[in-house]
Amino acid sequence: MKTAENKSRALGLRFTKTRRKVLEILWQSHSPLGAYDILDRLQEDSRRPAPMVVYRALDFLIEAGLAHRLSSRNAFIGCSAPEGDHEAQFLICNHCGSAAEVEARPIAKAVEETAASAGFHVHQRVVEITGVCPNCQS
Amino acid sequence: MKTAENKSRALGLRFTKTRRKVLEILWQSHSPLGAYDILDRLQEDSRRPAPMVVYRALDFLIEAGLAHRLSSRNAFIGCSAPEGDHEAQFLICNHCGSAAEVEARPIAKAVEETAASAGFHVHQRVVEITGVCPNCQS
DNA sequence: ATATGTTCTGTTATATCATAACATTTTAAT
DNA sequence: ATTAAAATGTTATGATATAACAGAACATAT
Ligand SMILES: [Zn+2]
Ligand SMILES: [Zn+2]
Ligand SMILES: [Zn+2]
Ligand SMILES: [Zn+2]
Repeated sequence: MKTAENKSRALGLRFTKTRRKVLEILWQSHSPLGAYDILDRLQEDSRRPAPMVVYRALDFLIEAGLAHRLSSRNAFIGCSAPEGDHEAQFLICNHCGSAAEVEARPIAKAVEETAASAGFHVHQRVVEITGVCPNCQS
Repeated sequence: MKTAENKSRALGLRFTKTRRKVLEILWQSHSPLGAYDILDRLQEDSRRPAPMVVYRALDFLIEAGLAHRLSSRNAFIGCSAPEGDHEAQFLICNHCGSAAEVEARPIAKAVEETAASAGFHVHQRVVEITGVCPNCQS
């Protein structure tokens, strides 16, 4: 949470109450949450905010590298290693819904090299692997 | 298109008019299309079908390996190498909207190894790289 | 302290993407 | 002809995401 404040300040932005609360909700969840799930949990504190409120907070958190979007699920997850920059990939379990954030250098490297050899200038990388996690294989 | 008929038959399914038309639309487009874009183009032939029609056709085409979904765009694209099985990745240009399907063995390999070392049993892989394509860099 | 520009919030409305459910038709095999 | 599976048609609804604009909170510069 200290990291969050620092990263916000580094961007010249503020780590406000809503943003903090959304990040807490993401970090407390064991699996990715949809924007409207987050809304539901915000509601417990106050009157249910409009969707914009959550989407704006999420935009900020993602921008600051404090959360990630899982495109294949239309869901969001708190970053598990927010210190410093990183290029994360996700292992998403179809059975229990959990999503493990990994930082696999070989994947990142292969992606860079593939893009480079195609003359493609990379902005963002989406690497989401779905399947069954170790816990759910018994 | 011959490939499409064969793959359909191999699944014990039919390559019907709507499915064929949707695949034609995808293959004719130079960039990924949203489901409702496809609907718009179907309309030119007949009365505008309900969204279900397109989603059902897309489900079929994806199942048969004739088209792919781009999760990060909520869009769909015709497969550029539908013969045989393959594990594709995408280079999606933020400038012109084009999406190049590549089959990069090193990425596929790194993904397999990462999953294996995490004890994760893979079902699907989503690898979508966004940025600027060679054509748009001048 | 106050004027100023920027960031952030509140709110209403709307756009976009996707599926549920059920009745009907087509097809292929017996 | 009968039957079961596959495919379609249709209506309605659910789920996800953004536009647009007014106002409040905050920083900082005079
Ligand atoms: Zn992260
Ligand atoms: Zn699991
Ligand atoms: Zn393909
Ligand atoms: Zn381009």
